[in-house]
Amino acid sequence: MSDPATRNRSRATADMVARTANVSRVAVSRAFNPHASIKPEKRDLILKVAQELNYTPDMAARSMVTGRSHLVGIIVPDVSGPWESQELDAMTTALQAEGFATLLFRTRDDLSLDETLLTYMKGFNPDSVIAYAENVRPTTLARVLDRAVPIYIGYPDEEAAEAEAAPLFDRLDVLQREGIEQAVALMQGYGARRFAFLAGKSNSLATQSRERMVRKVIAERGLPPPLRIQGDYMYDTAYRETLNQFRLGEPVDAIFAANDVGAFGAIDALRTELGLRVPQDVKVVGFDDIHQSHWKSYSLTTVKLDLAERTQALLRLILRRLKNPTSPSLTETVSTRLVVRGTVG
Amino acid sequence: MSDPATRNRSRATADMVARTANVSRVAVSRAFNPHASIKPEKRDLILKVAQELNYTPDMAARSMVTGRSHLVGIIVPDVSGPWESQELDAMTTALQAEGFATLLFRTRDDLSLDETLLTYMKGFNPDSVIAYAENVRPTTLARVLDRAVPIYIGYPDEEAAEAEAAPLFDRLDVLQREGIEQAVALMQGYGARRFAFLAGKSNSLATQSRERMVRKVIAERGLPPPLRIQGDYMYDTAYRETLNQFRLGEPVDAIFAANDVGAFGAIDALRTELGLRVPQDVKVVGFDDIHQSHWKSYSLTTVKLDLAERTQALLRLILRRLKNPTSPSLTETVSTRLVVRGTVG
DNA sequence: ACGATGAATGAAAGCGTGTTCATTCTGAGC
DNA sequence: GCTCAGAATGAACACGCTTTCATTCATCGT
Repeated sequence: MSDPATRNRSRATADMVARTANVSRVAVSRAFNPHASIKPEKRDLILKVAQELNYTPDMAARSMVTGRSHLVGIIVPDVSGPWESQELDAMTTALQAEGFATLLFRTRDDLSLDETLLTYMKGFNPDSVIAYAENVRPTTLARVLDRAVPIYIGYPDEEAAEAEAAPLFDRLDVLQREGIEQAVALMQGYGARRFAFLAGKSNSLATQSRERMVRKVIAERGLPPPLRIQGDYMYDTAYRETLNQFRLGEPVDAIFAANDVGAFGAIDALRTELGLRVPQDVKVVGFDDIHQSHWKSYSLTTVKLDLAERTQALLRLILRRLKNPTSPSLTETVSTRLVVRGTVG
Repeated sequence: MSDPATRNRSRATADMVARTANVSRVAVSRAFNPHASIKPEKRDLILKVAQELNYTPDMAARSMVTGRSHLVGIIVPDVSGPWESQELDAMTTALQAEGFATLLFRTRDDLSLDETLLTYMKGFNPDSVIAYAENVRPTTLARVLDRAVPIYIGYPDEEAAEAEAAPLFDRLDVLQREGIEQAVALMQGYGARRFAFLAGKSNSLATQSRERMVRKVIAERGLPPPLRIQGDYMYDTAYRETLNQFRLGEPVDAIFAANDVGAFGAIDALRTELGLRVPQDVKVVGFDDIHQSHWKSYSLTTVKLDLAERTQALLRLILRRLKNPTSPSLTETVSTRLVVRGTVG
């Protein structure tokens, strides 16, 4: 219909549709608003003309008057990470189904979130913001984003500073205890006594929370406190540091990794370079249950964060907050559980 | 400074800043526009007041008058896929550095791109759109997005329909031949004679393009035409279908996978279930060179798509097009090359 | 057949910005 | 001390849309 030559360079506006269809511009607006009162035949005519003219309401203009941008900001430390991308995928799919578009931002590799970025994002007026405790201090989040839209993914066992800030936003709290208890119990049941915790980036709140809980559970079961291998969530570092631990430090018979990818690095170091067998010589457990964890080369036993459960909880928070902007802060809680595969016994 | 109680529910506007700083609203606008002419001390005052009031220019309003949304739409078939997420990560990082925000959309699992989605995205007025040949027919793309913003990631050896549509947008063309030639040569050099091509989703243009080139190169080298294993880019399917090929069909001594993840599935099937050795019994090559490909359990020899190269090329296209909206369609070309690891010889 | 009720309609206002454009201010040059 | 160019300033407009609000139209019960 529209060959490149005659093709209009600029978008069609409601005015053009109105003029073409011989209706008022207001009618066009109503035709696109499901709740507006307009004669059905008229709406059909308008929608038909709109389609011919390839017209779509301008979200920017619409956003200005309605106050709804239909944008949800998501701040992620590393989009390419399996866990992050898998959660991003689930959230984007769910948001899209609800009519939202995902506005994606990436933080720096050191996890620090530039305040400028937060301010910049605010300029887009997102209807909601999903931020990880990893990246941003709650006080900063509260100061910059003055609307009560952010959702903070945190951990209820955090220290005071965070607990105090809790009422400032809606939260998704992750209960780590259950999955960790199951994991430690299983490993101990198969004879593990000397544990190591393979940490993520040291300033990551997630890894800190997990480590505290792992230590607590191990202590509760009367086992010696775990050694510590400093990782950064990445495969290469986990591989190297595991090697160091066994060659230069004290070997262990169980490794609890702060994330699955780190566990893969540890497993490969043990098998490939150290000639040790997993699980016979060393038991390994990870955290997240990413798609890759069931790959046959690893078949990782891991503490699962249920993606569907998290996504639904986040969506509930967003929709409830949007429906009632002034309600006090909401909290959803998700649990964790162990998925048993082949790296323990 | 702003405790939750007194905190303003609505965002600060340029008007508020102007009144607080005792300047005109126009001055506020100029203070935030680097090229505007305004007395430096005045600008500093305004920026200071703006920061105190936590003011940021509203991108929606700004977008309406400037015609620049600072949004780049990216349409991805599966955000959670390693390759997709790694490219998304690189692009988002690069775009962010240039002042753009990523507007992320996901297509359905069958790769089909709903036209409604394209129309919806258009409503956000993205300054540019990055779409994969996988998802959208060029004619559809041209019809819906009437501004010359989309960038089409395609393959120059496609059939007429696509070539004809080429002048409609800027393109990033991927030259598959070089990497594929190197791969086939290497495998043949190590004694491979009977090839199988492990395909991706059958309606994926990438897998079709790769398969055509693989067949061509194999024929050129005087080898028998490759068998075909139908996959869908996923690990599980590759695993299962490789098993079927060896148990029910004819075994081969070399597998060329359409993507790395598929190669992993094939490798695991060969080693775990069939008791075959890689590379001694069967040689395997993948496509993409994702981070996971150098993991020791796989150490995959693969045809690399250079992420940095692609990202820079895409960015060049976007910036050039934005600088000159009416210029004829641009094309960037990226090559491929083999990364040799341990799955061939 | 007639008022009453509700649905359908269009004019006008407003959302928060950037950008003319005409005007005023500043300071250099002689 | 005066002229003149260039910088700095603010009033008004435009961007594309939704939403009041007052008005007209259709429908129904009696």
